[in-house]
Amino acid sequence: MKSSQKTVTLRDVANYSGVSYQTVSRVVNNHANVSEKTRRRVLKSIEELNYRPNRAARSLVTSRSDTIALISFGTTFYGPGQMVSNIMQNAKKNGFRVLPSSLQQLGYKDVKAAIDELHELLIDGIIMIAPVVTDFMSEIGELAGDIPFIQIDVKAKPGIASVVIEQAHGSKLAVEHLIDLGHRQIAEISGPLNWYDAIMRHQSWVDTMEHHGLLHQMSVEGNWSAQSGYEAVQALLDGGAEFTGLVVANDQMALGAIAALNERGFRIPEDVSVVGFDDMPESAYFLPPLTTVHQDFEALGAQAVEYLVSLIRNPNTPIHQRVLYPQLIVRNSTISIR
Amino acid sequence: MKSSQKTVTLRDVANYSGVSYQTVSRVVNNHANVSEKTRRRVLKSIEELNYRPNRAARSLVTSRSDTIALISFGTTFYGPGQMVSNIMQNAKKNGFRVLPSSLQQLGYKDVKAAIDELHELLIDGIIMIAPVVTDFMSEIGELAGDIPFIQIDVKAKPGIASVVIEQAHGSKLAVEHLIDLGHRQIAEISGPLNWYDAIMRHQSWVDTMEHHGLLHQMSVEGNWSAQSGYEAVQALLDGGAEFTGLVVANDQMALGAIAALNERGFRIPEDVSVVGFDDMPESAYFLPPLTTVHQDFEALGAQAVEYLVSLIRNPNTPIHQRVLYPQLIVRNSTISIR
DNA sequence: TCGGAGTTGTCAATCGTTTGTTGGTGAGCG
DNA sequence: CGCTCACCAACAAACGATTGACAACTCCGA
Repeated sequence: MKSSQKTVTLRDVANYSGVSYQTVSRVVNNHANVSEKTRRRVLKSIEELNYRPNRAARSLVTSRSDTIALISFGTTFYGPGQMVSNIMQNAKKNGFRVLPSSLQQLGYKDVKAAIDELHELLIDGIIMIAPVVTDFMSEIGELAGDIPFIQIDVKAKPGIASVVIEQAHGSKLAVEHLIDLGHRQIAEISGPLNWYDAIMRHQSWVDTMEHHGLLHQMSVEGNWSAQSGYEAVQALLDGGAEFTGLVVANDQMALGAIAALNERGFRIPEDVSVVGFDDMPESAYFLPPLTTVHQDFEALGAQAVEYLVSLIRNPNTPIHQRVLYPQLIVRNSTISIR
Repeated sequence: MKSSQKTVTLRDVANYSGVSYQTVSRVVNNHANVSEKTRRRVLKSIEELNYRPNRAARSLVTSRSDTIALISFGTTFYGPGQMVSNIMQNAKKNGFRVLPSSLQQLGYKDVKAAIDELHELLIDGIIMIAPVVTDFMSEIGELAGDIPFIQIDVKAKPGIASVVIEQAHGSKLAVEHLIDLGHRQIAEISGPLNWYDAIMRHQSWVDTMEHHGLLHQMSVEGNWSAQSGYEAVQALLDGGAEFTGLVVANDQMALGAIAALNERGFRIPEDVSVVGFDDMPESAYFLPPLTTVHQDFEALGAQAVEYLVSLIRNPNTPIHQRVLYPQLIVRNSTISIR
């Protein structure tokens, strides 16, 4: 079976099966008005000639690409990484390819360059994961122009379609869990405070503590990495902080925090109860297994894609926000001190 | 600044700047024989009209797409995930987009469908991460046809370009480290034995043990997850295995293994020395910090892209294998028992 | 003033599709 | 038996670029 290297086109299939090339096109695109007999014959020819439609030619005339773009940032972290992979899967199910463009910087220029490229490629829709605070959020929607556009993981703004997980709620669950267990001195390791998630979790810690009449001085900022969690605990202890409860803005920092606490002679959970955030699969095997806040990234991905697709297929789908709620998973890193 | 929604074409730019559209094309594609003055004028017009070349039209005539495809499998694991992200970065540096197609299954049909699609898209090159043993590896090169193609992370086969990390060497480092520390009873938790990496690490454990005249009965197969590491240790202990050293085929399983060992009353490293594989950033914050084998995924990604790009630009670049070597990182999960 | 090099313009073909309109065939009905 | 209509297939015009051949113009120095 030596397949000729020359590319097979619609016309070749047409000649081979004795119909016009328009008819072949109709068959390929599942148009009506083609008799079953002809259809079968054409399909057979396609098979035999190993015909592959040229997507560039199709895109050229339709101005579509069956592709959605995923502009992302910080995908090496667990959360964003999960979002990416779930979005890919769901897009595929919906018949779209995904073209990721991962930004190293989150400046206006970078975003503009990325979106310009997407225009050139006739991208059908854009999902943007921009978890970091910027001052040009509103301009982004403008850059996208007529390309359907949704944001993920960003404080919902009116006028921009988005799917988010309610971070404040998750943080509240974590803090109140500790309070319920009798803790009064609760420290926090926050994420980098230019990330929306980090800000909201932090603020919610503050609010919840206040609401229960507790002090909220003991907070250190990390950068999501295990190492920064480790260092944050050092900083807390060196600063003289005394606490029996510790909420940490993600599981990886919690891992580092626990390592540091151990090193300083604190037992978990007897001396300090620790709550994480994310519920990575590994967290159940920390020492001790980590109490944490579970985020449903699968649902997030599914919702994002579903929403975007409906925006693509029906441009006057109403713009709104979809909000998902996280859930507390209690394991052994927290204990009652009543 | 109300930008007209109509698409701006080469001709529009030509009219606007008072030159012919060929000249504009020459400018856009950096052709010679365009005076500096004209070039500048055209570039200015492009800027002002916000002209964006239509990639589909360009691809149609050039049969190129400036895009390389990344066929992958199992990207939720640390290793493959790292490869993907490093490849993306390096591709970008080389002026290529990356189109990932993540397979859920690794059957012939799935791979064929994926590669067919890539032909349709006029992809310039393919990098394939297929870490699982299949019986149709040789056919894959055939499927790719004239598209430059390289494999990663696969036992090097003559005739197929590839970039790999020498797994056997890594495993040998791990085992001999334990032997050097005086361990004689060394158990193993392997990866799933239909993965090349897993097979090679396992075989190397067997070989190294044999080479030192040691028994190699104590081995359990995991599936890369922390949970499976946890269960593997249970299985070992329940099976009556007695060991002072444990090599684990990746860090996540090592985490689970350590959790299980703790539960059963074994102290790490006093009672059991544990060595992992991968050197994830978190591993330094395990309890205790994990001795493990570092793989340089960054170099892997860079090499893969560089090699593929040279294959694209110069089709008679010789086909060969590039082999990278892992490195042992000693931390506190291993100790001498002499 | 002429020749030649360097630029720019004209003309045309081509890439492989999609899609609205038109022409042709056969069946159904009166 | 003839007309209408439904259905099918063919015609033709885009879509927006690249690329080559060649003509025309400018500008310079000889």
